[in-house]
Amino acid sequence: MERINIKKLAEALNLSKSTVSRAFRDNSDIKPDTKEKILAKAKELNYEPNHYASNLREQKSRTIAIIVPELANNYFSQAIHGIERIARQHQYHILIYVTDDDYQKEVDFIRHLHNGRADGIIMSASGEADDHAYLNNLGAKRLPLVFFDRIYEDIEAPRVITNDYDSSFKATEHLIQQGCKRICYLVVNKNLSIGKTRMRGYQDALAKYQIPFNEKLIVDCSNSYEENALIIKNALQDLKPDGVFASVERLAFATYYACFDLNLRIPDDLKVIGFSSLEIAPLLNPSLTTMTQPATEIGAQAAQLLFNILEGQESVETIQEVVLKSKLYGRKSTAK
Amino acid sequence: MERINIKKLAEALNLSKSTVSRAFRDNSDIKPDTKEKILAKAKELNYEPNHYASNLREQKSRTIAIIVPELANNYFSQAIHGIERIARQHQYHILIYVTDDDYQKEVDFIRHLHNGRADGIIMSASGEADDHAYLNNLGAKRLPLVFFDRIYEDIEAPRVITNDYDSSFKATEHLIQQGCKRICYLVVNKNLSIGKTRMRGYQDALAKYQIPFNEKLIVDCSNSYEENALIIKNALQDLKPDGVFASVERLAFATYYACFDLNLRIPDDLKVIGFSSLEIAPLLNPSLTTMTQPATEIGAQAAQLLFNILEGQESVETIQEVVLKSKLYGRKSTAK
DNA sequence: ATCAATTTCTTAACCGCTAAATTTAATGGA
DNA sequence: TCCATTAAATTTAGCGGTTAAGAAATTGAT
Repeated sequence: MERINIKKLAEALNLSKSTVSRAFRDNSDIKPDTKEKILAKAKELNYEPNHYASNLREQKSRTIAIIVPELANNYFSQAIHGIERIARQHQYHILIYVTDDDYQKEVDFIRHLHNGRADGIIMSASGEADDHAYLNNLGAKRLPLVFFDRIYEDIEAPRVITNDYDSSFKATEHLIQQGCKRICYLVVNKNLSIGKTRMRGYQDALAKYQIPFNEKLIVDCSNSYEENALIIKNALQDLKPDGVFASVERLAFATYYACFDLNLRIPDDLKVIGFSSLEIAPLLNPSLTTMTQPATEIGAQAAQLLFNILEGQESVETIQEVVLKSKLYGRKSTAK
Repeated sequence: MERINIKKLAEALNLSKSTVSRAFRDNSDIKPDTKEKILAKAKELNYEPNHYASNLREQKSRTIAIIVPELANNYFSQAIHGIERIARQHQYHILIYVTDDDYQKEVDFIRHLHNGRADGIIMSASGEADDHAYLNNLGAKRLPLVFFDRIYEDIEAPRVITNDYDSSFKATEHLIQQGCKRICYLVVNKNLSIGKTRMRGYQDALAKYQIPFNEKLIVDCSNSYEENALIIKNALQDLKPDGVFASVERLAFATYYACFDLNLRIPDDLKVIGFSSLEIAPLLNPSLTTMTQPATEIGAQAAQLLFNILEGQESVETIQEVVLKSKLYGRKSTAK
């Protein structure tokens, strides 16, 4: 069976292509009568306008791209879920790109996306905090871009983040109030802006309570499960902390595993708090105290900002920053 | 700044469009010398061939669509991760569609996708087990489709599943061997093929141990957290089971919550096992015995099957069924 | 130097759809 | 009935690429 297209449909109806085209769009130059006939016949023949053809013609794709460092991850899958919801409302499609925390992949993806495939990009960055000339080099051609969670400070683009500084401050303060004096800060990459911001919160909270800052207690982890297990085990043994603040969810899990191995009791020997958006934190052993990020909402907001630009309600010049608050849920892992 | 296109690039180089086009494809009709010059200039001017134009011309999109019932879910995000890995190797892009378990949305998505936007579909079905004429109605035009996890028996398409029957049988047997006599089977939708298959395994295992099957112990749950909490609490109180077999991950979590509320001790008062792909099952309180599905691998395999078709290595006629085994991990939630 | 063979490039048609410009048909007032 | 208006349809020219067919340039054997 041959593929149906507008020409064939037009012939079947004894009409011209453009009349048929009008039936599928909000165009007044068509008799309601004929419009109905066309739509009926289209359904019968299973016709749908070819998106590539019309997008080529209209110069837009009704598609947004999402770039994330990883996918099999609570936070990002919830955020994507939020984006998806909003995109669906606007009848947009979403493309997913995963960088595996590889900056070069991110650069390639973005470069590639500037070929018409997408109208805009929502991204949580993979690169480190400094020089991202590649983005600005795209100049006026640059697609509308919205950051969420992991941002580049040097790029002018709307962004949706959590109150990372305050949250870290409070998380650290919480550990202190629960009696901790030697608090490890676990971070995946010290140079990511988000790691930096969160670390400042940690440091300032220590300062407030006159706890001297100890560089050694900053533990730089990796992206590999196995490596992290080792790194954290070593840290717990060598540094003998009485509290751990995990700047990302999976480092909290790794800490739990390490404690099992080392026979450390949480919260008696070690108290643990972590940024997280895990819904089953209360089910952990012991239940995990979390600084919970509104992941779905963050995604939804990011999408909203992008659509504000795409649908022209917002000047691209206005760089918005939306801050959604994380919330502390005290549970057993930090009990006194 | 104007958008660059092939024509402008050609003019800048004093060449024709077609020569420039050749530089970007594996075409011998071009002098290596000129090809280099063209690519250099292209990089300088930030030119990339417009995908919509070339896809329109070539009648393929190098894009696959993934349709899943939900996104913020361990299993599906891992599966998508697996698909993404393979798709990237083949230089394909992926579109994501979420049905929220709404069959009508699935129908709409699939219908819409038959307009050139995607070359193939990987889907975990949202509909129930019987009549899916809509798919066959697309006739020869139907895009290559591969199912994973939740399939439609009546649709001829390659599929990647786990050994659901055996796994359920073994999971149930495990509970029996650990001393359970009244085992609840929790299912989200009795009519989904996957729910049915898993239930047969449950029933047959009971039969093997001469435990009479009791219809009441089949507890049909919903998709809402709140409703499930209630349904399961009621079931635990009314039916007084000594074991629970959750056919999907989140029902195991719901059971944990219900037990907290009812002050039931796992595993002493109630043993729990669940299908799951949760990596932190050992961290739960108590650690959860799981029938673990190789979610990432399932996704990767599904993608592989699709590419076999798309890249013509496989006759579309050969309907393959790939079965990847789930594995039982005994943990404290089913300890004697 | 000549000409056939080969290499390299250009011309032109087309992919399927949209919209401006234009033609044809319908409507209504004098 | 005639003509000006308005409504509804068609013609045509792209959108930005690809490629078959043909033209021009290069190569090499005699």
